[in-house]
Amino acid sequence: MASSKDVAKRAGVSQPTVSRVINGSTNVNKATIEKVRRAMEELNYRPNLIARSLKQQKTKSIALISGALHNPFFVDSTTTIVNVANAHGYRTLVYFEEQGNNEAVYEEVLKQQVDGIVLSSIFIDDPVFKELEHSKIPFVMFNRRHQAGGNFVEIDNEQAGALAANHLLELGHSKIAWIGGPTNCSTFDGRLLGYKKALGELGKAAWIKETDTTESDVITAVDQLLALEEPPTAIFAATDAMALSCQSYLMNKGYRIPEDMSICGMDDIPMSRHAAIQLTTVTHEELKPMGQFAVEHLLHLIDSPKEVRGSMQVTLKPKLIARHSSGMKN
Amino acid sequence: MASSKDVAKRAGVSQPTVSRVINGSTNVNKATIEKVRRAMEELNYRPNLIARSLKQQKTKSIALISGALHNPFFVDSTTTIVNVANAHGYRTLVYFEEQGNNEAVYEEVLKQQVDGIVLSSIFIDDPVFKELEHSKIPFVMFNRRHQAGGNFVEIDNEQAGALAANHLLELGHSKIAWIGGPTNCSTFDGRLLGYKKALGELGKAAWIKETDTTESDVITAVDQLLALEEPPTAIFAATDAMALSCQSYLMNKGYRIPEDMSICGMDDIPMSRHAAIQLTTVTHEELKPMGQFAVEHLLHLIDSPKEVRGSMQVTLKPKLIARHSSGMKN
DNA sequence: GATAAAAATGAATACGTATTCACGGGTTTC
DNA sequence: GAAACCCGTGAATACGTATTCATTTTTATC
Repeated sequence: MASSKDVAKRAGVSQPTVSRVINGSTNVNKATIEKVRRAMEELNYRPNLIARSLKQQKTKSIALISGALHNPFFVDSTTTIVNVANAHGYRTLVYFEEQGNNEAVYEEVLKQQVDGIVLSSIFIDDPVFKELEHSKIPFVMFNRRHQAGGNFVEIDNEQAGALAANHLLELGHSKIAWIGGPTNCSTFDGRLLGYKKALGELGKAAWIKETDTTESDVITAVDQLLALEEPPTAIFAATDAMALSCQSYLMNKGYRIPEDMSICGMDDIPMSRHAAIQLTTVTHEELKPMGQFAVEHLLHLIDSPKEVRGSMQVTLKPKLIARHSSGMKN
Repeated sequence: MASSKDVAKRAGVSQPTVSRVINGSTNVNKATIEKVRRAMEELNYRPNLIARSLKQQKTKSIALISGALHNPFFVDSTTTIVNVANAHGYRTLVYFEEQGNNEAVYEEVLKQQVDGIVLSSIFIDDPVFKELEHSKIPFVMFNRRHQAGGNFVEIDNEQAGALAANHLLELGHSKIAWIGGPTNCSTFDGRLLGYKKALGELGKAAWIKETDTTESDVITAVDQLLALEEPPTAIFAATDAMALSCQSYLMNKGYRIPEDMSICGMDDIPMSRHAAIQLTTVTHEELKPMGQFAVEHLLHLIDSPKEVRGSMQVTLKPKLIARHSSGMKN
């Protein structure tokens, strides 16, 4: 691969002059620019971003540590974040949460010298928070938050959980199950809390199922619920992805949705709108996607001098979208 | 951030020695290793991968240029590729195809000094093929292929199209529509060709709808089909994503699937198995995911000396999965 | 037309690492 | 006991770029 030195030689100038042409420095003669441009084309020259990053001590790249894509929620956020970052001249290194091996992921990211980090996969008491703060790399959390605060954008999960539970209560259900993920995630913790508060005395421990969010684990939970003496007549699944697993499994077993079981999810993933799915769900008011909030603030942090970096703590208001998967108790 | 020089100073050794410890060189005294390790921990040292990449002239990273994730097919392949690469010590820079702006994406990727490229978004006569060959960076295509060959893994699209068409024919349909994407992609081109061959005289131009694969465009196509004097009784959508759009739109209009319209997709995305969806589809025989083929061969290419780099041209055999969305013509 | 100011350029350097080479001290070999 | 060898280490260097500084050339000012 041709280097700027090769270009310089061919154009009959010095390497710094080539560098100036590349970066659009003003103080360079028009004729020289032309010579250099020609040489660059002839050699099919492309600037080496690795070398530039080393010299400038910044990589113009951010890391995204996302939840696994089998949850469509993270599909949309990943797309948004990559595209917004791109539009601002930043590239995105995409990493996926690895069950129980997140430590290695963070370690890897820190070696990459990224200019900032967006993460969706932090636990409420994750020790990585301190490490990240110590590293001085700006970072923004979205969807999930950490107990210590920091920069984050989330939905009001407690309110969301209450919204879902109240919706089902209003439909006449009194036996309402909660199926979610590990409660060391702020999302699941909040959604469960809101559910409990809304149900009050009606909430029973047996109807609360904490899973690892995989389809098989969700199915196991559903089976356990159906085997109860008092099986629930409605399910609040803490994500649409889990709600879809419930829905499919129940339908395969001959249950009708919502006649035999009402289902409410959360996230409003695109699939929930499909005519054959029609999933009742909770999402946030449409300002802009959470991922966009997060990456825009991150880029803002990166561009600000360290001393004046403001913080961002956004908690979006949830709203319920009632569709066909939830109905009156009969 | 602490550098290897800082570590060296603290440990009372030279920088090269630190480097040797990092990379597990054999010829270094045990006591020295210990000193260095301690210094690294005390300084919270992390090797700078940018500098390493510059020195070694390889980045241990690959680029993935993928179709947009709103098509679930690319969700699975992206996950697979990132994970496999990771397991082999390579990180993945994820880029998304940009309608009409792919040139810029390739340009960006080439500046990144990646060790290899996996791409799913090439056109059959894409001029970028030559550029990539000229750049000497190994690259592997999956899903779509280029007319010039190269390394690729694909499904036998022609056979797949025929499989779908024949399935619908066997169900008694004679008016079968094709809805797909631009035929300058080998996938759509092949699927259309197979469809045409299977239908023979029965295939009518009016039933063939080439879209840009977006939901709105697919819906427009469906509307046009329904408005025909002889509307089709079955649709072969060239991807499951498009098939889902058709299905949802038709159901919203009151059509019953498959009684009023049979639908067959292709890709067998996970959602197609949902009990409420039950999409008939075409996929390839289960050896391993296409993305895995691609990335494994790419890593193999990277590790091989340039002179002995073999080629890979895999065309997987398609199979039909009949589900509930296609039924007998009544 | 002399002097100051501005514009254009190159030499030297630094970013953090891995690698090559040289060197000293210890061990083996006959 | 000298030659041959291996082990452990440091000095010097290179990767490709951007930047600082000094220098030369051009333009502006009176």
